[in-house]
Amino acid sequence: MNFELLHNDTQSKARAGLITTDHGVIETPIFMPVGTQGAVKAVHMTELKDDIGAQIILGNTYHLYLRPGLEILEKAGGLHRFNAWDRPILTDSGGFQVFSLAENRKLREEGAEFRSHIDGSRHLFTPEGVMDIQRTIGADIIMAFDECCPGDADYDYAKKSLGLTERWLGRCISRFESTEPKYGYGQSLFPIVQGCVYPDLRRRAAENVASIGADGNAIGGLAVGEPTEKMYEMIEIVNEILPTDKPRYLMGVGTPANLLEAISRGVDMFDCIMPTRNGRNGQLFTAQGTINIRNKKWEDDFSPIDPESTSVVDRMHSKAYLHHLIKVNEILGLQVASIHNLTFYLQLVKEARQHILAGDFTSWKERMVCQLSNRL
RNA sequence: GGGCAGUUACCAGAGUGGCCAAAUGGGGCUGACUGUAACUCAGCUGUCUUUCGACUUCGGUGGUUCGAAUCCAUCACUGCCCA
Repeated sequence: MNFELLHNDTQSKARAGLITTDHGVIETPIFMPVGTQGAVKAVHMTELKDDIGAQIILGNTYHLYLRPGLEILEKAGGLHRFNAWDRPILTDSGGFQVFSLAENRKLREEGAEFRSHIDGSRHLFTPEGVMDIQRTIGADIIMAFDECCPGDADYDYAKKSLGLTERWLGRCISRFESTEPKYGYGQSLFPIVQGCVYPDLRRRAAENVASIGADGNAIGGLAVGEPTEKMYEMIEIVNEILPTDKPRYLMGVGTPANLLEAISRGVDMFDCIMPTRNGRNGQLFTAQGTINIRNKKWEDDFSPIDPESTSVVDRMHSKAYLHHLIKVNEILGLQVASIHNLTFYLQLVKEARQHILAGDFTSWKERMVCQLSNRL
């Protein structure tokens, strides 16, 4: 994997770049749709490629390990061949499940013991095991196994948690370096900066991560309950330290405004379930603000879902029709809402990139952030 | 014509003397959702009030009772069965 920095904004830390992988190039800044179980919920690969313009999608180690399981993934020849997505894939390590499934896991030095959310069976995730699983899944970018610390953790907990994440990172790197990709294309390991909302912990974590010299670096443990301003502050602190010549990935973030603010602070890559989940629950993101398409006021609004969108479905279908689909619980409603939101996210980062390259990113960003907070 | 069963909030439907403005579903309205245990979850859904609370309701009318959605009489309507 290679990262080429094309342009640095002069008024902010925003950058435009190009990541090259064996499965193709990724123009940064980029948003990566989440396909936890090897599929972006309610969206087909052809729509992701042709309509939405997704350049890379995510998968999840924890979910794919449970189902379909490693044997099937290996027989399939890796996730790309299994799900027929021939562009880059990034897999999360299961670190977020350490956080989100906290009631079903026990943390130890060795690793995290999970109880499957499916059948309650016990599984031990270790840094070494998680590297092996991600080799078998075969993602282009794989993530270190970390503890995603809650946003409201106290300093002592955050410090201990960071210690564990750092020791686990060392073990991830050892295992990663002593193993080979399985399917004939390269894989890159991204370490993750933790440290909760504490500047000294974030600095220490960023310095440790920076010293590794990985192909790219991630910032985790944000947008997990802390105030948004804290998140921005942490991004600024961490990006002062992370190398400029490698992509920076802010994990699990966020709202459209979050993306623009993080881009202006030097972040290159994002993923978030928000466009898909919120879309399925009736929230649409547009450049003018958010829409709750379930609201009665859209019942007889026959204007296009989003006349400014590049997506076919947005111009083809009216708000009234999508309102109807969502109200009557038609599967097509989930599809259209998901496609709309993902198209908006991809279009947003694409425009951000164009404005960075054109040199007017900051003024555009300010204007956009203002609009995006509207509720329509 | 005769017999039986029924009529409760937007719909379905529980409740058969006080703890009932009335269970539960559905529908409706609103909100939440940030590395996906999520086509999920939460609140509201008689009227007035921010809350406390007050008021009007359980087919109609008239009774019994300290007190009625609940008991009695009667009328209306609906369904099923027999002619």
